[in-house]
Amino acid sequence: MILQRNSIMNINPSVNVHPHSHQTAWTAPYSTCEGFFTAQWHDVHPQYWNKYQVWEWLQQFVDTNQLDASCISFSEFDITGERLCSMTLQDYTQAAGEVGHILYNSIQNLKWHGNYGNPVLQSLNVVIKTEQPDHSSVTPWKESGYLYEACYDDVYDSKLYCRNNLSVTPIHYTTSSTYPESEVKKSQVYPQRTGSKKHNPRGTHLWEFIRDILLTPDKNPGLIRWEDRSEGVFRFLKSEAVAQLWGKKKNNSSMTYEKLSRAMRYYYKREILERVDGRRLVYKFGKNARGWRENES
DNA sequence: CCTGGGTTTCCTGCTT
DNA sequence: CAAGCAGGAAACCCAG
Repeated sequence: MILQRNSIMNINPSVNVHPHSHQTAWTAPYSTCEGFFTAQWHDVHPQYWNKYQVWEWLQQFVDTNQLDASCISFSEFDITGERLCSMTLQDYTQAAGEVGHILYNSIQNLKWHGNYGNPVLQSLNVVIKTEQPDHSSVTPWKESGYLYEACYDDVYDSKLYCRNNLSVTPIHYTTSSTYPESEVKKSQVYPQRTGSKKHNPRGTHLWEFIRDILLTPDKNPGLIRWEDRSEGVFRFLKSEAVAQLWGKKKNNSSMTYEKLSRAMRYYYKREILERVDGRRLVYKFGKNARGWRENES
């Protein structure tokens, strides 16, 4: 059983690593989504990233550091890796404000010290850790009720960076919710933790993955669409394509919408999603989902 | 090694 | 009939 699973899930590295290879099983059915099914950004030198890999890297950066998606204008990074590598620090700060120089250092680190083919996303954090000024005088966000955090150590400074400049609105959970309770515990543990262990190494959670597709329309080739933006209602247009994209992210080629939707249904109980009765492929963000509102920052 | 969170996989039954 | 939806149950994976 395990062997079978592994044999299915492991994608041949020789297919993925080559920067110009698009001969994966993902390419053919969704040719309109060029770049969506190629090697992941951390497998390839940034110089050879396509636009999607640049987007992946950015998304990973935002997710890993739990930044608000509005911190960075994704449209400013609708570029290839070649262009990304040639951008100056000024270009980065122009495109991403205060976060720009962290991104710049991250990409410099990847350019010169990247470990391609290794899924460990160290460069995202190492640079941040070494490049930050002293924030000892700054009030930590955790004390202001900002509870939903998946990464608490290395990237702490970058979060401060973003939030100090964007005045993020904290979210407040009810005591009945089990999900935030665990996050509270993590927050309380944070001051004791100084190590470099990463939380959520598999990347974003499913709902965040969905949210980020919705938030980057220029990278969303008709996969999911807002039905009611202000209410957080959205609909899957290409359910199987989204499932495959999710599977791609999790290195699981057997992902289907049926399985993805089961995971989505688990979110109802945690109030990350709310049921939308009678409408197929339609979901609604719940009160424990954050980062999807237009003016949430 | 153990545990818990977050899925992933499979399944049965129901609905559109 | 096909495609989705609802959840239960169990397995899996991984960080702590």
